[in-house]
Amino acid sequence: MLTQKQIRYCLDVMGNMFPDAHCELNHENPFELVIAVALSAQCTDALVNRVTKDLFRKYQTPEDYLAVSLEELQHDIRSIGLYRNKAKNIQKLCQLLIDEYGGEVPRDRDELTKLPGVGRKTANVVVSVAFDIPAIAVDTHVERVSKRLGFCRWKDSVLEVEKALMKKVPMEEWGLTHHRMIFFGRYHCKAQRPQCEICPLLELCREGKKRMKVKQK
DNA sequence: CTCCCGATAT
DNA sequence: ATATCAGGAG
Repeated sequence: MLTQKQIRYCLDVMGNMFPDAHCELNHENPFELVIAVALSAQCTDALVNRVTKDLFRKYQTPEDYLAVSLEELQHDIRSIGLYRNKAKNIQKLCQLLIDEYGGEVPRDRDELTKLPGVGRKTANVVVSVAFDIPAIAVDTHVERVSKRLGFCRWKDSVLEVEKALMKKVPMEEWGLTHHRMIFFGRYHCKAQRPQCEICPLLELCREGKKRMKVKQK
């Protein structure tokens, strides 16, 4: 486990590597962001953007998604994985937004989590990106980077990773930290071929040093 | 824990 | 051929 000071150093380095880290899911309002993040489960954001380009032209309000059949919505997002569940969730979610929230996206993490297809990670993205409320969404990248670098324990659950990060990073930096870790994980500390050879954090990365040793043989 | 699931990189 | 992708629900 790294010290708080070492973690701070790592996050600064990530910030220098990716000074423009931001949300890469295209959206123009909170509603579009909810749809985009719900679609993004187990799927690259590049693919989500490709689908939402036409999707957001055709559907602008919760009512729009409910005006078509489930089959039609499935067809409109069929190039995305898990499209049957996602189409069903989107229609239920839209109905709930109309019935319980006046057609608006709630500005509260726990209320968002009540929406079908919206779990803790998705809700954290929405409050953080759309409403600028401090949160750290732990996705596959944040979890992988946290564990490789030693921001948390290897066996930590996703929720435990989130708690560890919230404890060790000042609240006003949660949003920025989240995006820096995403970019670092997506473009540098990748799942399949991490760039340990050129990594500025190799010296204090337990996983990186282990990997470099194995490569020597 | 399993299932959902197409697109892409390796 | 297999692993992975801004996960969530049962």
